[in-house]
This record gives sequence, structure tokens and C-alpha cells, in this order.
Amino acid sequence: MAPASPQLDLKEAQDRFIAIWGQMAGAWGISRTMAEVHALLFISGEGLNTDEVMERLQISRGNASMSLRALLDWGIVERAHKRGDRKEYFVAEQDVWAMFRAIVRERLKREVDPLVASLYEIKDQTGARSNTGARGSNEAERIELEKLDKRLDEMLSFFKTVEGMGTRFVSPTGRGLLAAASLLAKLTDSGDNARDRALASEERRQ
Amino acid sequence: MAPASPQLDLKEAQDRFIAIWGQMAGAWGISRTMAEVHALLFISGEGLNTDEVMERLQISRGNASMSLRALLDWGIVERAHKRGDRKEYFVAEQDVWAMFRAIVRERLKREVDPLVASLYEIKDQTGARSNTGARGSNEAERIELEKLDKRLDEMLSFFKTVEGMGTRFVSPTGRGLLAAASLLAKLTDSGDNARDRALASEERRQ
DNA sequence: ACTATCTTTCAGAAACTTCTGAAAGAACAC
DNA sequence: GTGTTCTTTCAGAAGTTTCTGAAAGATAGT
Repeated sequence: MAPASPQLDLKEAQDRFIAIWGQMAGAWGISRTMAEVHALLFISGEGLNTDEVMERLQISRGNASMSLRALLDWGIVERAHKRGDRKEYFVAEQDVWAMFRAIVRERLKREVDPLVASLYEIKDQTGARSNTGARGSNEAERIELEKLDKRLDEMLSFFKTVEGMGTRFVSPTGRGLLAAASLLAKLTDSGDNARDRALASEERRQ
Repeated sequence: MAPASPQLDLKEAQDRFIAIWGQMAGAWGISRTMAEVHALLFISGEGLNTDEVMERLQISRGNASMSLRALLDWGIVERAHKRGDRKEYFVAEQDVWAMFRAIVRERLKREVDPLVASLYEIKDQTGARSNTGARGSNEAERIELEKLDKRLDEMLSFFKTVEGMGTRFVSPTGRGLLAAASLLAKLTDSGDNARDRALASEERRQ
């Protein structure tokens, strides 16, 4: 009578989810605990206060406080209040796509933007143009500098494309990403004129 | 006479690039040194051997060896040999888009695939169906289990879409990503019938 | 203004990751 | 088969990140 795959009760299932979400932390560029706190809020679907989070995940008050704050900064968790209760409650964004948009927005800001800025800076300070400046710029070095400049350009054009895509996906209207995803899926399917059909149906949805 | 933005010579410019690429390491889910080794190989554009890497980045032999191996595993660096030289040389993928495809491919495999598998597993073991099993499944718990099941479904559909997009981008033909990126840029531009023009020009390019 | 309740901060502790360098392991030449 | 050259491995050292818990800081009720 023992079932082939052991049945989990609610708490066990939630714990499993929290654990695997915690393992993904690295992928999102956040700490494990922060991901676990987010997972807990997401999967319970209701607002929890600091003590409930501490209790459920067995973490210290300081850790809970810092993790919750960081999640607020990322914009994927919001504060909430219950009347007649002075505690703060925290609620996770429930729409998975909205959550993903917030993450992309934040990572563009934190990672891609500074990178692009730095690449431009190097390009400026290298200047493959009429570079007959003070330093003994011999022929061999000039050629190498030009190659470097070319590589920087390729890199820049790549990241600017990424940033452009990202910004559109993340746009205030918010309809970009899901539509684009399914459109792309159809567009890149091989053969026939799937493209036309995909386009037409997308047009209609406007 | 001092220039407003100080000019960099080749080595200085490369070092700057290596440093900022190293800072991005976290974003790609690799260690700083590994990113620096990759940056060095990418920016010098030619094959370097272990000793050259050690010397240039001032790292130990063990570290160089391990980092190079990891880069090979990621598929963004290849082995090369020079005739009359027993040393191994390492060359970085020079096409930025190809490099990015390799990274996406690897991260899908390492992060998204296992996540999707785990989510399915939890769903299986929770089974919102005729769940009148051994455990005292009271009404309240059943309702909560159903909510959990719904959230898992949303998450799954999200990641399956991501994986679908990713797999297409990464496809053997390789033409997917750049085309899709520019197409999308046009498609999501506001107003008019940019969509038709984008589509037409993409069609032509086939 | 005092007290009770809740939140944030931060110095040091614990846990984890990355790096080193010496030793073992391959591959090749002779 | 021996010596030479290059590569990989791995135990412990160094460095980095994350966590704790107690103390300081807010906020609100009386």
C-alpha cells in the first residue's frame, strides 16, 4: 500500500520549494537566504512578518531583516500592514512574469550599465584616432591598439543590443516580455509561414 | 599639455578590460580569476599558454590550470597547439555572439533544467488530484495544496518558456539570436507598422 | 515624557569559496 | 626505460561572504 512516490504534506512541499529556490540563488546573483525568504513569501502567497520568517526558516533576526530589506530593494517584495497590528508584513510579487521583469531591470542597472560605461571609458582613453601623442607609439603597438578597439566595439554593440532588448522587455507597459516570448517561439520555428500567422495574431492582440 | 583623459598604452588598456570583466564574474556565475583569464585570452586575441597566463595575471600554476579547464568546460575557450612547441595554448572564442550562446547553453543546462525537474517532482509528490490518501488531509490543507499547485504551474510555464527561447537562440544554426534581437527591437517599437517592415526585411535575409 | 513594541545596524563568529605550491601524473624524445 | 617538459590534483592557507545576537534606533500608545 506504500505509494510509489511519497506524498508530501503542505509544509514539506513548501520546504522542498524553498530549498530548490535557495539553490538557484547564485543564478540570480543574490544570497541563499535571501532567495529562501523570497521563496517562502512567494509560495505561502500571503504576507508574513519578520518573526514568522525567522521561525519558519530558523534564521536570526538580523539576517531576516537584512534579507527582507534587500528583497524590497530588488522590488520583488512589498511591505504591507494589518490593522490593529504594529508589525510589518512582507508580500512577494505573485505574478511570475512581473517578478522576472523586476529582476531583469535590476540586473541591467547593476551589471550591464556600469559595464557599458567602463567599456566606453577604455575606448576613450585608448583613442585609435590620430594618436601621435607624447608616448612612443610605435607601429606594432598602434596595430594592436586598433585590434583592441575593434574588440571593444564588438563587445559594446553586443551589450547595447542586450540592454535595448532588456529595456523594452521591462518597459512600463509590461506587456512586452510574454508577448515577445511567444512571438519569438513561433518566429524561430522552422519552415512554413509560421511567421505570418504569429505576426497576425500578435497584431490582433494589441 | 597634460591630456584631459590620460592616454593608456596597450597593456594598461588590456588590464583595465581584464579588471572590469573580472568584476562581472558574479553575473556570469563564475569566479573572478576565471573571468580574468577569459578576458585576457579574449582581448589578446591570440593563444596563450599556461605560463603566459600565470605571468600576466600573477596567479599560481594550479589556479591557472583550473581556470583554463573550467573555461574549456564552458566551451568558450579552446585548446590549440603550436608546431615545435609542446606547450598547450588556449584561445578564446572571438565572436561575442557565439560566446554568449555558449554561456546561455551552459546556464540552461546547469540551472534551468534541474530547476524544472525539481518543480515537476514536487508537483508529482503533492498531487492535487483525488488526494484522499493515508494522511489526514483536511479541507483547509487541501485548499492550500491546490494554491501551491497553481503557483508551481505558473512557475513551470515561465521556465519552460524561458528554456524554449533559450534553446532556440542557442540552436545549431546559430543565426537565431542576433536576428531575433534586432527583429524584437523593431517589433516592440511603438506606433506605426514598423512590425511589417521588420518582418519583411527579416524574411529577405533568410 | 515614558513605556512597550517592533526594526535596523554592526562587530565579531561561522561558513564557504578561491588560491597556492608542492607532489603526482602524462606525454614525448631519445 | 630514462630523463625532460608540461599538466593536473589536492590539502591546507588565505580571503570573502554571510550570519548571529545584542545594542541602538524608531514609532506609537497612554
